[in-house]
Amino acid sequence: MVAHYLEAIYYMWSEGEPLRSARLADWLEVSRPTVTVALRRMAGYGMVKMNRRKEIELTAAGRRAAEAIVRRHRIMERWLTDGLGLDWVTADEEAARLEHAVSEVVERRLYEVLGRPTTCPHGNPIPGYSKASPKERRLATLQPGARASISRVSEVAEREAPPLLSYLHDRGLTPEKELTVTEVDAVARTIQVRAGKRTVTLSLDTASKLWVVPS
Amino acid sequence: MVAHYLEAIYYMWSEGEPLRSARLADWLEVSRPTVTVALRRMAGYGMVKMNRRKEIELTAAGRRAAEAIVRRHRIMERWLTDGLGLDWVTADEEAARLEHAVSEVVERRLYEVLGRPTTCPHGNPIPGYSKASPKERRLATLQPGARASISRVSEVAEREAPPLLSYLHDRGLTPEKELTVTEVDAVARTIQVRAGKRTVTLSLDTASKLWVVPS
DNA sequence: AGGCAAGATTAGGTAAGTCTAACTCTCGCT
DNA sequence: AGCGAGAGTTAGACTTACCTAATCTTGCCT
Repeated sequence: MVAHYLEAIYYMWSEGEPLRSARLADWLEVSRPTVTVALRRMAGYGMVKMNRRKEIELTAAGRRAAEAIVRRHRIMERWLTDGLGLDWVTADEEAARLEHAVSEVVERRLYEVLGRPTTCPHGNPIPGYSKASPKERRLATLQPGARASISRVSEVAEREAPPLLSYLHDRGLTPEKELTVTEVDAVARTIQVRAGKRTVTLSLDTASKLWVVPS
Repeated sequence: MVAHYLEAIYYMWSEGEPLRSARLADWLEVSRPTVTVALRRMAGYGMVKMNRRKEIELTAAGRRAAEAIVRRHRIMERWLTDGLGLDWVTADEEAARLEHAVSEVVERRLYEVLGRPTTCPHGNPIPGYSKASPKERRLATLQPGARASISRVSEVAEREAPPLLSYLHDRGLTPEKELTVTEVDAVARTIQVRAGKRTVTLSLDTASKLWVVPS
């Protein structure tokens, strides 16, 4: 499904890494030949193009289509959590199916009824209604003593480790939360932060999935 | 798609007519060989069976699956009209897509949040939560002078003539409404009813899509 | 410069779901 | 009894979306 591929490309592209088709195959849990064929088809539809280094790029039309899907995903997530009271993990799973069934009409009405939210429950911006702050950086890059507020949990985290979402949620590491880096262990590759009364230790790997705005 | 076929079979079966595959092809706007092949596949899955007169019947498993889809359709319709303020026709179209993306978890939560509705906006019962009244009959069968209250607009009407939904809605012919039959013209095959201050003339054909409970 | 590993593609296969064209089957009439 | 209409099926083809196995390409490291 074209929409599926566009969405994955959008998420991976948001991370800023160069996008090769093998990565896309891993993300979508599909064989590499399948991706090759799909990309050829999508290139025919004018949704993507590939540069000579075989890196995948969205065309303007492709970006627009991808944004529409991600926007619907994030608006649905808001509804599922705020309106229906589902937890983060379930909401993400459900939204992944619903996003493809939601039309522009429903998207617009729901957006209004929800009070024009600007981000999904994990803080990721809803395309068209807000953008990530340029001051944002990965928690893993902070030094001991640094203070910052959590801005969002990367979409990559949800894909790679769904339990991480509930882990963070349960420990109060939610968007807007203020935290202080108390310790960075370069050998064990961990980082310790204090948020409110709680102290949590994360691997640097995990901490690179958390975006913060220094304060 | 199996779900699509099950849903259509459920609706047509609800009308009480014997169900042949040519009718199903008409309903789904698909060729007859396509239906033959699909039914064979579905019989393999144990969802339907055919008697020697080639009439289609749902198995217990098929009925359960069909009811789940119809239930989701009608709950979504309620949300789309009551929650988002969409009109009947749009809500039906949107629900037709959403019903396949809704899981049991979301269905349950939404049902609670909506206050446990028993019918869709057109009055059709939500499987598992209510049943059509046994006293119900088609408006076309009433005699002049008869009084009744509208119970529901058949699902067949939505399929065959979507404009009929808005027509009825605009004229106040909505579920619960009381009406009196003022005239039946057997030659022109029309029926005239008064609902509140308004008088509306319908063809008998149309009137057979409206179910009422005599009072 | 050579070679290996990772990435990409080709080749060939499966399954669902659709089509048209051409056939057969089965009733209900006359 | 026979015929025709409508219903249903067979045959053969197409598209999308996936797979495995095998091959080709490329970039980097010694």
